[in-house]
Amino acid sequence: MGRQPCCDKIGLKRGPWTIEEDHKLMNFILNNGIQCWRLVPKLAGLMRCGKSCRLRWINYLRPDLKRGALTEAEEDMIIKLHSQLGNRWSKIAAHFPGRTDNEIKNHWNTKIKKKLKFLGLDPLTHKPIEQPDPKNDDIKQQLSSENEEINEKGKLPETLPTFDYPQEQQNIQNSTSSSSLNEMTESSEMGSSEIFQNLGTFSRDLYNPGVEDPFQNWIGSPIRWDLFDNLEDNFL
DNA sequence: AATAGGCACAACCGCCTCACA
DNA sequence: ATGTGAGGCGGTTGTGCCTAT
Repeated sequence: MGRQPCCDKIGLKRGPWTIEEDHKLMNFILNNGIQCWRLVPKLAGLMRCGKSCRLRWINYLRPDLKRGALTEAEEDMIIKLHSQLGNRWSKIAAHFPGRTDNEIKNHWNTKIKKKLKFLGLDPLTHKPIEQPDPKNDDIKQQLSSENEEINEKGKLPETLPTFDYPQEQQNIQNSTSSSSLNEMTESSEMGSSEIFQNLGTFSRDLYNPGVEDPFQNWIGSPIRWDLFDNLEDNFL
């Protein structure tokens, strides 16, 4: 009756994967393919649970993964898809061959979310955060102090806090009625992705000015990428 | 040079769905 | 029809790196 449990969690290793573990998992999958994740760690000689192996393969070892930072076009697409799909990261990731749901989720939580908030947009609804609502005072205050901080560092133009919204968005910003605000927002075709397109490169790297491409860090990682060179051939 | 704080991302946890016995 | 496990998914956390002080 039923099936055996995925793992008993006794004596299983946790935490970051070592290069040796990566090699074991990779070699096993290359030679045997993936039939049952539960059996993978046992057969590959790993003290990990099947779930952990699956995650490691999908998010890090898969040969078809696209390495490096997300491009501007990808970021815009993520915003657009998120406005349609919500937090369905796997669905969103399906539109980006070589990208993982985890990667996109992390990018959203660390970069895009902040940008939307900075623009006065709710990351959940992609609609403007209601201005007169006292509940948002702490958020506004936080955003305001962030703006001041950025300006103090001299990395942004003085006009930054008053973003030049398209006319429809300006009307929304100027409205003091929350109901009319909602009406206008709902009737507007303008979503956060469009706003970003109008933004051009202005907000790009707003929170990362001058930061070098994270891909550089990847290159410097201890993983021997040359081991991946023949992976595709092995799959054929 | 030391250290505190922030950030990015890998990995884990818990829940859900679906397939199987 | 029902119980159970595998796989998948999204939320959250832990940790290492970087930067500022």
